[in-house]
Amino acid sequence: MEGLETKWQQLWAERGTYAFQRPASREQVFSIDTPPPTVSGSLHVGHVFSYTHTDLIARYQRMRGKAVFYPMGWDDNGLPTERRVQNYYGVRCVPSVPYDPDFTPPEQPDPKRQVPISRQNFVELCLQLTAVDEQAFEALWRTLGLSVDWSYLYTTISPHAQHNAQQAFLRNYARGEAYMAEAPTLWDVTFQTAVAQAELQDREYAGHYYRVAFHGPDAPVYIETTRPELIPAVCALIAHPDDPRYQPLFGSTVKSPLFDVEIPVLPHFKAEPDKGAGIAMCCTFGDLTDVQWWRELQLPTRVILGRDGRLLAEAPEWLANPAPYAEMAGKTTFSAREAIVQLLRESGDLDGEPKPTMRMTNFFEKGEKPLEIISTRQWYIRNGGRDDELRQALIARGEELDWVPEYMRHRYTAWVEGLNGDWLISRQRFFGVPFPVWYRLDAEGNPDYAAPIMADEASLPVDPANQPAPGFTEEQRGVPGGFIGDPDVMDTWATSSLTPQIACGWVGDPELFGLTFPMDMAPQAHDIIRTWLFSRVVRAHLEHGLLPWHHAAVSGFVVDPDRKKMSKSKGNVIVPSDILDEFGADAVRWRAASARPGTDSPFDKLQMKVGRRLAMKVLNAAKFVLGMATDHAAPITNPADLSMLAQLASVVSAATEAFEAYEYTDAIEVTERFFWTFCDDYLELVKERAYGSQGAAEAASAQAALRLALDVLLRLFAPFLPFVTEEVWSWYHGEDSSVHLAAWPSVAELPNTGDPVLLDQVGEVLVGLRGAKSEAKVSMKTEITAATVSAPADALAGLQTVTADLKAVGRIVGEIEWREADAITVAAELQA
RNA sequence: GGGCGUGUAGCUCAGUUGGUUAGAGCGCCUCCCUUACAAGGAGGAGGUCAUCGGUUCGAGUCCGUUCACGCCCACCA
Repeated sequence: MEGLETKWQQLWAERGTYAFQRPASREQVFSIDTPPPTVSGSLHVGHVFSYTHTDLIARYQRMRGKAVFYPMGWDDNGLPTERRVQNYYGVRCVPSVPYDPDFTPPEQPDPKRQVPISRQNFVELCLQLTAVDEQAFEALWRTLGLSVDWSYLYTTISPHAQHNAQQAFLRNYARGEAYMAEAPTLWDVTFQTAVAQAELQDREYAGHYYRVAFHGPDAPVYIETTRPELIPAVCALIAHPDDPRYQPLFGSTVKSPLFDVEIPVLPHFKAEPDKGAGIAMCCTFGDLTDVQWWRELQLPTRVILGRDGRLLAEAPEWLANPAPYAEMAGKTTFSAREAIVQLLRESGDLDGEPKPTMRMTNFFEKGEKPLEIISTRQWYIRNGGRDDELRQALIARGEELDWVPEYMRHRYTAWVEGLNGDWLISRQRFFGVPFPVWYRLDAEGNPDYAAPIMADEASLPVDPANQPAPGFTEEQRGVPGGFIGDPDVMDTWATSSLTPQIACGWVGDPELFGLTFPMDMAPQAHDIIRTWLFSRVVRAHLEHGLLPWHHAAVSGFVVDPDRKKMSKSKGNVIVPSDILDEFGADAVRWRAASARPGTDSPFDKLQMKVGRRLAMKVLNAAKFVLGMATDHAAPITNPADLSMLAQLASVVSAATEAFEAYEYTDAIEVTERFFWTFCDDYLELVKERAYGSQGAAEAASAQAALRLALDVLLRLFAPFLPFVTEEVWSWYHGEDSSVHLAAWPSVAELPNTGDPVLLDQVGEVLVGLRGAKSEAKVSMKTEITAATVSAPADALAGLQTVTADLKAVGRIVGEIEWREADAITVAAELQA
């Protein structure tokens, strides 16, 4: 088995075995929207499993005669790549730094002192590093035997992908589906970028409740807050309209502690009487409820937090008493909190001691500090989050889609129903697709955001940082009366939401697009339904009025033996190349195939061994079958042969039915079960006859049946064990033949006159014969001097037709005595 | 708090529309170098089908309850 991966991946590449040949019509194509892995990360066993699942379907469809469009993509665009480049080279992007064509990164990257470099230098390093990563990824996929057509490889940062992303964006804008807005936005202070709802993660975060007095006309009003540093930003106190404790205060004002700002006390149903003090301080902005209050109660905007997560250096003008602010100015929220708590203590406005609490807070999934809410100008795409008609239309798309497994549909619906805003696609980062947008500068040099200049579709892809706006020259950049380019890039999802369009040639290849879009199948893991799956539905719905594919196939995760998610920090990650080296690709694929769609699967290295044994068994069984000179046209007449082939026919039906339902697990299960019985019982039973012990005609029947069964089995196994089946196939088919291009087996190839039950009954007799020897602890070669087989009348008749085979396999030297009974049992006397 | 899923042998999992004695592989025990295969083969032990209740002649399977676990979402003063 050694070396099969190397040999065949090379031959397949040379022969173009998996090349997509464009057929005449869409019906002849099966197209797959392969998930483009993030190349800045590393591939783990979960990837290996889920990509294998896709490949199983691809190979099955190819054998069914479909032209399979199975491209690979690399997601090399966006923040993960930036982070990796920063760490790998010890650099950071500072857009104001000029381009240095001769820049070389430091030899020893110092994470504490990252070298500031220009945006262009930074992007070049990103491209350089991703190219290296992508080679390693491709090598792994080839070793695993993915039947990808590598000539259709795409990357999400390529000019082609940028063209798609910009073109789709321009069209969204033209139809009013993309828009720019200044609005409170979830903001990561570490990366200094806006973050979308889909990228949020809840995490526990330690904090304290502080009970703080606001000064009412008669008595203090106590609120409880976990974020006292935001007191300068308070614009209202809010209680529930039905709360009798606060009803008398509605409409009046209180003064904030330390700063003496007049704060209105207002009612709103969203306030919860049993939470904290029952009255909340609303500031701009502490959390998403604040945003809702601010919007619905039309409160003033009082911003004190900068984009870097620090309090603004200048004291805000609305503070009646600005003096205490000096203690907080310019500090991080954490330090500002310490400072103000000290001040509140001194002024007597802190009631009692802070109470420790663990609270759930929104984090950027890749970030380490809690998200802030900061008002910024951003680009959005409508996704139904603020528009019920669109929301209903997208929910209907989810209903229209075929889900494997079916219940994953609910996750989609729940996510769309829970959206609370449009899709924020702009990021204040560098390595991504730029917005094809410029802004005019007025006479004072202020940008006119109300009337952006959009690029012409014919000019795509463009980079407004390097190319002037239409109708302007580069000299007019940044000068009054001139223009500036939009500084932001699109989030990765804004590009990867278009993978069907990018892969299928929406831009530049209308013929391919017509043949492959909408695609047949979208494979992905279940964690990504809310992000990638949903965003592709949004884009295809808006652009084409269609679903981007017909089937969504959802894989589970590979989890560690304790059913915990594998993660680097736990040190329980299995390196895919290690298990591929140790057990071989076929064995790993076999294990992957036994993980059902949508179901998490615990990783157990021992199970790979079983897959390896199966692959080895295929080789050995084939060696035996092909070792005999076979007359292919010989009539198959022996009842045992016909019984075996009748069983195989039902295996073919079952496996086909399973694959049609994307249930590859059932297909391998039924095939494998048959194969082991085939080897252990049938093959042993007919061995001597096949060698000629019962004459030429009987031998020919066995040999023809063996050859036919092998040929069908190889094709049934081919999607699962592509290397070993191809190896065996090559032993007796022509040089140019590939099992992977052979026709999927059909029942019509097999004789239908056999009694499938006979072989099972033979199996029971064999167990009896072997059991007798096993119990006596003697070799299977030991002769049986006298045997009695008891069986029901109908079984007896069948068994008697294979008496010669039974005698041969059991080494029965005398005659078999047949007796009628309720069940099949065997009694045997062994040679002393 | 809402939703989805899962609970069958020590482990990983099958179990069709309810129908004799609940299956497979791994692991374990015993044995066997047998001419396709010792990186193999044969045989064996091992289960109150999470709980309680209901429907039925009959329930692992259908209905309800409870418990446990996992995931998604919401909340987060």
